[in-house]
Amino acid sequence: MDPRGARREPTMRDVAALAQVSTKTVSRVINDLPGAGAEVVERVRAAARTLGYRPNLTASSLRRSDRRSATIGVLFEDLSNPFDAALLRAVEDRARQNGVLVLAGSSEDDPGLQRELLTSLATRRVDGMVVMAVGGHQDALQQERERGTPMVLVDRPPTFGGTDSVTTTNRDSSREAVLHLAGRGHRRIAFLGDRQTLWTSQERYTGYLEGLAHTGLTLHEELVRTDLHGPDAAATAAAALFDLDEPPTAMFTAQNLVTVGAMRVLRARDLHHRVALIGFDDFPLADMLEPGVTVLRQDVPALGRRAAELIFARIAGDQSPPTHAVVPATLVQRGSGELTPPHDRPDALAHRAR
Amino acid sequence: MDPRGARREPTMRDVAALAQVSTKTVSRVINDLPGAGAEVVERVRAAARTLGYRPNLTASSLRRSDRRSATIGVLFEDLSNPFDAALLRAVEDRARQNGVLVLAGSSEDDPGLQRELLTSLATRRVDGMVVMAVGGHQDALQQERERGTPMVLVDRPPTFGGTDSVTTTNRDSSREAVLHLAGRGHRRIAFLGDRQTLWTSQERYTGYLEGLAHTGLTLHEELVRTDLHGPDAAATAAAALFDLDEPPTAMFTAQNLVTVGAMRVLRARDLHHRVALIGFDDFPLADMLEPGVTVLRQDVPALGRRAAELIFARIAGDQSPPTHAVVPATLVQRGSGELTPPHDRPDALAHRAR
DNA sequence: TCCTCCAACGTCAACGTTGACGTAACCAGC
DNA sequence: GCTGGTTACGTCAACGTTGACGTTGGAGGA
Repeated sequence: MDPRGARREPTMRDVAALAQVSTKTVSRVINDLPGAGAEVVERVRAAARTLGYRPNLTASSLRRSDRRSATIGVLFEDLSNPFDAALLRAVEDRARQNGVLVLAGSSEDDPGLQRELLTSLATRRVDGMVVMAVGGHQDALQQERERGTPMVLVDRPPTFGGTDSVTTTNRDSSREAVLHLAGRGHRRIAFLGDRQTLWTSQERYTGYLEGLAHTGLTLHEELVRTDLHGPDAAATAAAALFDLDEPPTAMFTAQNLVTVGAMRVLRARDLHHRVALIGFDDFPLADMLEPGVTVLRQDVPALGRRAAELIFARIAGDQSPPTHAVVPATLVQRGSGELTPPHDRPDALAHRAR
Repeated sequence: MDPRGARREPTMRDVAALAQVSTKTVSRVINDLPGAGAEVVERVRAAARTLGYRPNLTASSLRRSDRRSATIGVLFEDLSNPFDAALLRAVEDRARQNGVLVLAGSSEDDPGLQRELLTSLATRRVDGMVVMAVGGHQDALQQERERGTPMVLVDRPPTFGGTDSVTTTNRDSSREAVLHLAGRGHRRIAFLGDRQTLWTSQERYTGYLEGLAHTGLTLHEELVRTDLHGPDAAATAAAALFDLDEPPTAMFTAQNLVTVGAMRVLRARDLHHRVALIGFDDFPLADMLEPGVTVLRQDVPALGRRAAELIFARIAGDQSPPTHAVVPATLVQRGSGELTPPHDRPDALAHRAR
């Protein structure tokens, strides 16, 4: 296509030469600054057009006083996870309104990778970062923050001070889910959660406990399974639950992939119309399953928008004390969470006969 | 947190001063170039560590001869679409192996937005771009390409020459789907497709036609609905199909959101166990629906990996003729595509009685 | 008329880094 | 001793752009 190899991008100097002005004047025209006559402006614009000149933001941000790269970093756990993807999109939309582009990376919940990506972003002098912190290891984040990099944590709050965050009502919503199940008569409500190092997992578990406590239910430790990362671990754990002498009549699955794993087991054992299920995080087509899956739906666009707004405020120089925004999740009833326990149903006798 | 406001990032000069060497020597140490004695290397490393020095890639790439920013641009239609998200993740993984970060953007299938994002990327001097071209309008892409920017198109091939692409077996797989349905006895097979300006839509439609032709089926134009963007449009179109005097007994939905819209209608009319369905694009939980949804599954990780490999080869200077890689899709049978038409089933009489 | 002021330019240096090139010291070999 | 080569540095300028600060010419006022 281009036999001469990489063509040199035209620079201000080229434009200046063609328009017969100084580079400074070109700079003024390109940046719409005053100090250039109408005729010169036209001449420079024409020259830029014919040369196909496009400013070099890299050089510009190096020289400018504000040092802005018009780029922010987004560091999530896994960009292919629908939750992360939706969040990224929300941040991106808000960023675009500010003429800012997004450098995106997946930390895979790996502290080493997170640190590496963090320095990669820093090296590119991003104006700020929106980060989903890796569970338990926020040292690298704190160091970055202490260097003065504007930062907002999403989904999980900082374990250190002085940094904004946007999270969901993890605890309250989890409690609500348990109350919802208890209200349908369930006494044996299982908890299946992701890694305990994750703040969200801890919060959701605490909410579960609060829910039990509020309704006077006793905690059966054999009904609690944590540190389930991914659908397979969740499926194994769920299967074990139903091998118990007294299996649960309801489940609260505290993360979307965990919900998926649990559902597979329910289906495999034909329990999906008998055992109640509420999952944290909505997922596509949850309404089209049978029964529809009752979930706590996070307002992902709101989370992303809020995070973006916070980071841009900080970038703009906002020095106010750190904000910890909390976005409410909603209980979406679709059927699975409204199933009643066996003793309320015709087939209850068989179950109690044990 | 930092009352002094934005702290100045330490530069090579700071490190040089502390280590009592020249900046050039610092540069050598930082870049692991020869020409620095063991003792000096240690001194510089120590100075860099105590100052928390991190090189400024922006300045470096400005000055370097190769001009690499170690950043590529990824321009997809909608980063929150699971397909796009999975693709981004695959590209990102490959990029990370090369120490390259990804600037990501959503074009929303809008030519204006695509052009805008394209210049945004160019302005940041990315080393290359992986682009899902907006339907029908590739002028901006071609111009960018002609400037010499390395570029790979994914999902949709270029309408202009000299540019690599990675696509799926859209046509062949679509034909396969139709043959699969026809093989189950279906004669009235509907086609529901996305915007006709999209190359993938056209290809899938052509595959549909080929499938009909191969089995001697006649094309019923009232069974073809195109330009369905999003689930709602698809649902409306699907509903109209079932209001026909002779509704289809099978549907081929040529895009994932279209499949979702069609499924909603099937469910609403309780037809999901009667009307066969094959969708292009797999989606999460397709196996957990009843019946499971038969789909043509694209090998998204392979698509992304291939695209990344191509772009990095070009960036590295590969001058060979353009490659048009085609990654095969697989027919995944889950039930919905294996349903037989009414006259093969007990309830056929009622249907034929019309 | 002269001075002031402002608009419309230009000049210069610097942002942080590295390529090109210079130089001093040292060693091997004759 | 001198040459030639190598190693370990340093100096200088430049990448593309913009902030700080000149310079020029003409309009306007006293």
